[in-house]
Amino acid sequence: MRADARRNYDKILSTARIVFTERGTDASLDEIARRAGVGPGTLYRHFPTREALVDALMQDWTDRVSADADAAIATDLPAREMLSDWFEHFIEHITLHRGAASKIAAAMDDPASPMYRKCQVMADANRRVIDHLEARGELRPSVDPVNVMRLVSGVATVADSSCTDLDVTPMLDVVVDGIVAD
Amino acid sequence: MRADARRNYDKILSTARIVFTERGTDASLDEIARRAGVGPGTLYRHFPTREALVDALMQDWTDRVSADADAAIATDLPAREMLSDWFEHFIEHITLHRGAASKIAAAMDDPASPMYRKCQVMADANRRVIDHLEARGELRPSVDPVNVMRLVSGVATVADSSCTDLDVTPMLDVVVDGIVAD
DNA sequence: CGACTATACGGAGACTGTCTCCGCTTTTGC
DNA sequence: GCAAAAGCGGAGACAGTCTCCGTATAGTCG
Repeated sequence: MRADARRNYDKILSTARIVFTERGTDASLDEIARRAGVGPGTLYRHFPTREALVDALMQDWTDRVSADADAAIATDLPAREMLSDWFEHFIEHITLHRGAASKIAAAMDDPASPMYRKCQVMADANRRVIDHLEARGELRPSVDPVNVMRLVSGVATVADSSCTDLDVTPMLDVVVDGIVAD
Repeated sequence: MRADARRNYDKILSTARIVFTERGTDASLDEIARRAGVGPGTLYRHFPTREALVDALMQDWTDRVSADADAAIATDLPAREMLSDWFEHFIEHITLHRGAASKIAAAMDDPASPMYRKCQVMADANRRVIDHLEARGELRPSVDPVNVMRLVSGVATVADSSCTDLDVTPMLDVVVDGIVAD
């Protein structure tokens, strides 16, 4: 990749991070291009679709989410606490940009989405937590990690799309109660 | 209201029902106007926003959802079965048009939304089911109906936005396990 | 029935956002 | 330096939203 291309790529990405935070993931792509000081053509060459751009921004998240999962496991807390911690961290990350949570929830079951791979990484992180607790015998029989992932993404989506600053804890409590052993 | 206005209003509504079913709730409003045989101005006079149009279509649903709740209560089934039935029916209704579930989830906590009232009716229906089971002592202590509603809407949103035809049952099972008494 | 008025219609067009195409510029390798 | 390759950017086609206002029509009253 040519040096100027690399520069523009990075500039677009850092601008997108700002604009998506300000206006959510539905912000105008032309505006991002303008504020990054490049033409729309340049933006679309680097990121053919909005999803591709969101996907590129997600790289940071997936790393952090993965780390959070391992950190949660390392705490060695009881199942309830560990899950609550993990779920809350996960939601915090995927709602960083308004509208991102629903895109992630949709991409999770869509292998054609550019975000699919990243979703897999996050799903893996979740699986590690679930498997760990399963091994400790603290979960109900036949808890499906993928399913849990979908459910928690749903909670994130609701919280994200609500105009009020919704507390996710009560919803997560229900989910946690639904998967830990009695 | 003038007779021709009434005619157009109804025509727009029935056309919207078709187009929203075909293309989801993001379909072009001008297309709905065109297919209804009216000018865009006429559509926007009757329904100033997309939400207002979706809201008008929702009238049928709220009635049916309300009836479903009462029907579920009348079955007198055990808590798990009753809740599963009710949740599945509810989701079936609010995912009638692609994109509707997320709009409803968002409107649920937004008194400014034109759909807010309808959401209240559905939330009331849910509250009746929960309260009934609570009275029978089959639920965990302090189950919040509003919270349950949000959670189930989240499940609906995930199912609706997934490109695959996702089965909601496993997710609902977790929710049900999370609210019924051990 | 004909005239009058309030009501409603509809479509042109302003505006915004998406996305492409292609003539021009910059970088890179030699 | 020079040529080729790589990349730029902005004009503009296209689609959707929404408004404004000249025109048409339903309802009303003498």
